[in-house]
Formats: sequence, C-alpha cells, structure tokens
Amino acid sequence: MATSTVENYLKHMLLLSEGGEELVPMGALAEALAVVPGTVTTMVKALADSGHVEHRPRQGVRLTAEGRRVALNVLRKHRLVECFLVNVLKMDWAAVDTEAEQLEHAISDEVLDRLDALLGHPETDPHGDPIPSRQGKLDSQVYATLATCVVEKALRIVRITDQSAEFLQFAVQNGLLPGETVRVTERNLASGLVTAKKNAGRPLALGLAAAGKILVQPTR
Amino acid sequence: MATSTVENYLKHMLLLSEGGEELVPMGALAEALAVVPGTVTTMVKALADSGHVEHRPRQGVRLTAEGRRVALNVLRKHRLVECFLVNVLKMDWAAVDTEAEQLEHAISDEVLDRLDALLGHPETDPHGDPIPSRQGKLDSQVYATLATCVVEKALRIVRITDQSAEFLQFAVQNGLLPGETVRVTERNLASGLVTAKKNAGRPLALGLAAAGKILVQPTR
DNA sequence: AGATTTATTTTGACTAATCAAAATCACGAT
DNA sequence: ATCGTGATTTTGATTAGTCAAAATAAATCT
Repeated sequence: MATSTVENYLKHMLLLSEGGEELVPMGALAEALAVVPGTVTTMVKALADSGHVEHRPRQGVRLTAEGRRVALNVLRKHRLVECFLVNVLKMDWAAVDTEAEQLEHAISDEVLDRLDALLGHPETDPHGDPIPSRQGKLDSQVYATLATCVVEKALRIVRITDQSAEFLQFAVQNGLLPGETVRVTERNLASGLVTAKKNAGRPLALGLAAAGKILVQPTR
Repeated sequence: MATSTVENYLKHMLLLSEGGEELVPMGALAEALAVVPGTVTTMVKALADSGHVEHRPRQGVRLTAEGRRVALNVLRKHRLVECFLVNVLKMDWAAVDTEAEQLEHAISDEVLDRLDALLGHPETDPHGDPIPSRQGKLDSQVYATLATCVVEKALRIVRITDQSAEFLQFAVQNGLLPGETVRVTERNLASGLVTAKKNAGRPLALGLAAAGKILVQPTR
C-alpha cells in the first residue's frame, strides 16, 4: 500500500497537471506540498522506481497510468469525504478541506463505496469540484471564470478553485457559492478590477486574481 | 499532536490495563502492538519523556493522567467510528474493527462530536464495548462470562471481547450477539467444554477460552 | 545458595521522509 | 560564445519508528 506521503505526492501531481499529460515542474510540486525542492527530487526518483511516475530530469514529472489511477482514487476519497462532511454532518463549508486531507488516506475502498451510495453518487463536491468516478473518469471540462467570461450575461457559478479557508469564507460571505447566479457588470484589465452583481444584490468589487478562482458557465 | 503510533501505544496500554491503574508489562504491549520488545522499551522511554506514561524499569508501564486522556479520546473515536460503520453504512459487523483502526487517527474532535450526535450518543459500540464519554469517563463494569456465569439461568449477552474477524464471524453464525438471551446448560471444567442454548435453539458447544470471551449479565 | 529460564534493556543498523546548503545545469541576454 | 539567473539535483544530517541479536536483571527451581 502507498503511504499517505506517496498518496499526497500523486494527488498533487494530478491537480497540478489539470488532470492531463503535462510535465509538472519540480518547484511547483514542492510549493504545493510545502517541502523544499530537494525533497521532491528524492521522492520523485523513488516514485519513478515504483512505476508511479515518469521523471524527466531537469524538466519535471508526469504520472504514469498506474500513478494516475492511485491519484484519482485519492482525489475521489477526498471529494466524497467533503460531501459527507458538509451534507451529512453539516460541517462548515470552508473547514472541510483540512479534514478531508487527513481522512482521504485512512478510508478504505469499501467504506468509500458505501459512502458514495449513501450520498447518492454525487458528481461534484461542495466546492463544485468534479468527483472522479470509481472507474477513474474525471470530468475536466474547461470553464470560464469571472475574470474571463463575457460581461453583462447571467452565469451560474460551478466551482471555487481556491480551497483555502480564507477564500472560501470570503466566497460564503458574498454568496458566491456553486449554483448561484451572477453577472459581471464591469471589468477593467488596467486597474485589475472586476465588478460582479448577484441578481438582486449590490455590486461587489474583486481583484482579477480572486475573480479567476470562480468558475462559471452560461445559465441554461 | 500525537502521531498515530503514539496514539496506538497509549490506546493499547489503556486496553491492557482494563481502564485501571495496573502496570502493563512491556511484553504484553509488544504482543498487542505486534512489535519486538526492544521497540517498546525505546518508545516507552520517549513517552515517559513527553509525560504520557510512567515507566518502571523492568516492571512495566502505566498511563499518566495526560496519557489516559489521550488514550480515552482515541478509544472513543475508535468505537464511535465502529458504530457509524455498522449503523449508518451497514458494514459487516466483523470487519469494522480493522477499518476503525485507521480512521481513529484521522478523525478530528470536531467530526467526532458531530458523529456522536448523528448516532444519538450511543453508550456502547456494536460489539458491546462501552464508549468513553467526551469527558473521559469509561464505564468499566465487571461482567460475568459464559465461562464463569451461573448455570441454567437466562442471561443477556452484553459484549464480545475478542475483536478478531474470525471470532466475530463465529459469534454471528451462532447468534451470539449483544442483546441476545442465552442460557448455559452445562459446564465441565475438566473437559473444558461449555454448552449454551439460545431460547429456542439447539445446544451449542464451545471451549472455555471462547466462552470466556462472551460477557453476560442477568436479564432484568 | 547456585543454576536456569524468562523478561527487559541495550546496541547497532535500517527505512522513510525530511531539511540546509552547496553543486550543477539550462536558458535567455548580452 | 560567455555570463548570469533561476530551477534542479546532490550531499550530508536529522527524526521517528522499527528489527536483530547480545547483554542484563529478575524470578524460579531445584
């Protein structure tokens, strides 16, 4: 069995490669895992030996099919656990990421399946992130963000891509939750300012960086 | 935070001391944790430094108040998780111990409390073992067993003290579950044989060792 | 008491995961 | 073609937890 350290390396590689095939730079991995770059090099070499990744020295690292399989399973656990914590235990939306971080490594496949059934096989977690299927299929649709979408059009929020408690708190405070409808009324690249409005609400100003963390799709 | 290794050491000390004050022999701990005795010595000295235990060289080890507090919390997590797995996820009675072994170290106090509420504050886990209260109170009543009880009297099963999957399987197969009523019809110390009978059932023979693992109390 | 058995402790070594800091490489700019 | 910069890799150490096997202490049995 993979240790939880290994599971974390693989999971973050998956997240950093957007579910795709790109090489993940060692530095980005180090950043995401909060370890120094040298540690990542060492670990990645071990992971290459065990067949989980392909290491291109001085370039980066890529998941193998096997590594991807493991990573998807961990991600599935993480996101289903988040669903459980929010939907069943009614926990705070912003706090569950930290909890799931631990539980994703402790939960068995058996428990996972039953949890999935209990929750009614959800397709996304409470932040709107897609849950990999048991077969390892991950819906990685490309969405627009509040920083890139068309102006003055009604949009449905589908996902918040910053999992930090602070950002999630901010999102809750301003009702920017998956499912809600918003409209960007103004966007000024020069000043880096985006103004969004919920149907009946007052306009809300946010920076481009923040706006880019909120994924949207046209309302059907 | 205590590592899960530390949590396991403390939990097993608590279990081996029957919730009490007795010194636990190093060998017994090694056995329970499936490590060699030398490892226990090393670890126990570290635990003594951190104030979790008191080490009496060549005699054994005992939990301090702080160690006991941690151990009770872990045990509470273990048993509440078992309840959840059986009552909510409908998992196999005999399999949940292994699962809970992992989860007890990954679950936060916050999640624990909500789980407790969701389950309606149960007092015992599915095997009949008492669940420590949040304040760290553990009901450690002394019960009779099928090996020690009076003969020909109706008794309620309250607990199965062997958590191994094999034994639990056997218990399920023969309907020896907590809550069920049985009567010991015969007990022969010489041959080491105990014969028990469920109200309407055929007599069942079991060895003294096995009988001693089934705790009972008089039917009220 | 003296000898033997049994439990415990010590010693030396190993693995997984990490860091700090020095060495190396690759790439764009001169 | 060389230089400098930034990313990556190496090297040497450290910590937690473990084992094997030798050393020691305590208990038991003549």
